[in-house]
Amino acid sequence: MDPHLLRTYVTVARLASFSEAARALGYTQSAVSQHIAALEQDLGASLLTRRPVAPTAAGERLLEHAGPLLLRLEAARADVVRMAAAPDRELKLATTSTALGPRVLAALPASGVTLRVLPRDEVPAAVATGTADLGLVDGLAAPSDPLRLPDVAPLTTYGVGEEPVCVLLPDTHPLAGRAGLRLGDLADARWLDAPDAGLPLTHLRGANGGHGFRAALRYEGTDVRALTALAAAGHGLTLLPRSAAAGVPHTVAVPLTRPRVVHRTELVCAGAGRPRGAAAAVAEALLEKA
Amino acid sequence: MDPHLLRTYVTVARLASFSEAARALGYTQSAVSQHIAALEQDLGASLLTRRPVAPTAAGERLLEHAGPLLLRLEAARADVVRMAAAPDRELKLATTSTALGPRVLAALPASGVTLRVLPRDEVPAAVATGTADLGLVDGLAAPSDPLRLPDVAPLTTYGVGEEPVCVLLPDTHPLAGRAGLRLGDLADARWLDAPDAGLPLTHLRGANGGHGFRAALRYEGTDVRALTALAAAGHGLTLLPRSAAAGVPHTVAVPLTRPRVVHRTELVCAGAGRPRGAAAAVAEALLEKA
DNA sequence: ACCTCCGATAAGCAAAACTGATGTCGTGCG
DNA sequence: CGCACGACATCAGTTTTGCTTATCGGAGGT
Repeated sequence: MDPHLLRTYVTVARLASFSEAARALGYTQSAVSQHIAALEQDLGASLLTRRPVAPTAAGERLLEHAGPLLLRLEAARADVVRMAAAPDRELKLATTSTALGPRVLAALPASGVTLRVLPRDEVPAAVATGTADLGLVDGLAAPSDPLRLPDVAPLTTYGVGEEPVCVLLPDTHPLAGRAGLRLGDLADARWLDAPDAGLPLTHLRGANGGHGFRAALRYEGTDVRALTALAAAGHGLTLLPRSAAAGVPHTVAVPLTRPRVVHRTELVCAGAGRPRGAAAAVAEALLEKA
Repeated sequence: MDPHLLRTYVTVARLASFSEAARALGYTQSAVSQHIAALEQDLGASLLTRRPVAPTAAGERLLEHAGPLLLRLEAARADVVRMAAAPDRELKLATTSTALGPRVLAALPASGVTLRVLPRDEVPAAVATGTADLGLVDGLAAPSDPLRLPDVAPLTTYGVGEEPVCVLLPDTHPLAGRAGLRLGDLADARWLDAPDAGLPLTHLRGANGGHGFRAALRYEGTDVRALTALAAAGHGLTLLPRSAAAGVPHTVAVPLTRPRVVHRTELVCAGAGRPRGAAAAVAEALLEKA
């Protein structure tokens, strides 16, 4: 189970072609064929159907393992290399779009920061692999409960703030006048599904026993402004932290009263303990306000 | 970062000797030396001090990654191989000692089961690597909240039951007459630390903000009877699910009223979806009672 | 039926990996 | 003080692995 073989396997599965995968990886088609054969022999199971090239049941299973595995491997390498390398002056910060609240913005230094907005589950991966020095993730949680993050590698998280959660309604909406809303009452409403920008709909559905919260419109992207515009135009409801939901034209932000959840933002650092170098100062600034 | 190199690295670190590691792995000392050199060159950092052989800071970091990494690798292999192999008749069940409550016992078939009691975090690993077909883990959680398990591999968990949590007190204890107890009132009491048998003390300390819950006596082992005997003899308090705490001679089991946590038991299955073969029937029996 | 595309297979070659022998350095003991 | 031994590093030689080029075989389209 050489990682190289694993890597070729996933690219073959992704591209559904031996020759394409060979081109993508800089191998010959022959090498790729041998890689797959070696894997199949090693595991004693057929992994791919040929013509058309598609993963078998066992192959599907292997795919589920391979991604995290390769990610962890890269994370391990990055983490050790980072220890040896000199602490950086520049800081790369990976964040989800809605985690970028006023508190975070206030804590950023005047210069020397590169900011990158990523989908929710790519932030931990970016920190782990060293693509970013620090990460910010947000999500829904019970008050003072930690967020549930995919553990791609040994990461440390610190809470940097909690905010009420609001439902963003167009101001013409029948419920716009309410002082507070229960989530259960909104299960059958039209919702926006914006896995990378807002708060993921799947969480809500899970909290509701797997029912309701059907997506009326799906937005793929990380731009909160696009999301609020869609909500304002009546394409569906969305959940946002209060700071992001307040003051959007033609909308009303109504706090969520039940269940008792908050929008929580967490700082993600690589490895154990506080970060070093330029990251340390920013982390410090974020945490002292918490 | 060949897994082979990683494997030799962890054994060298564990045995604190190149030659010993060579013997353990069936290599020559020369090969081991070259392995370590290759790793250090690849990562561009020194990983071990020689004479005495001990991990450097970077090496420590690598060790943290290497364990889970190799575990996941083994899990991936086991999982795929399991798909190909015929479903087993015999069932191997891994469990924590306190997860083995009356409900679980009632669901077990009359024959064909091998039961193995393991420390808490080794159960998911056993299921992932195929050492066990099914696992049972327990722990403290908010009512109807899932347990937080180390994700060694894609595992599926199902809740199989929740019970009140009790403090086990010797019947001579001043608080023995109480109808209920708050955890906060017990922070400064003498506690038993039994990470593998009872419910881990570290969880309690975490819930209490990192303070209190100092261990008076530490018990290493998985035998609940030993634990209750220690508690009865006044060596310290311990937390147990009600069914395990009830009826222990010379003790009183007082329910925990604050915080509102329950003892939750979960079934751990490998991969996605329900298990197959002999495991399916047992899983079915456990889940229908839930 | 033929051509074409794609994956499997065979042979050859270069690089990697392991072994055995030897070198070097620290340590403990005479 | 020096000598011998234990432990890791290094070197040279051989085996093994892994990749490439070349060729084969079958499925699908024309």
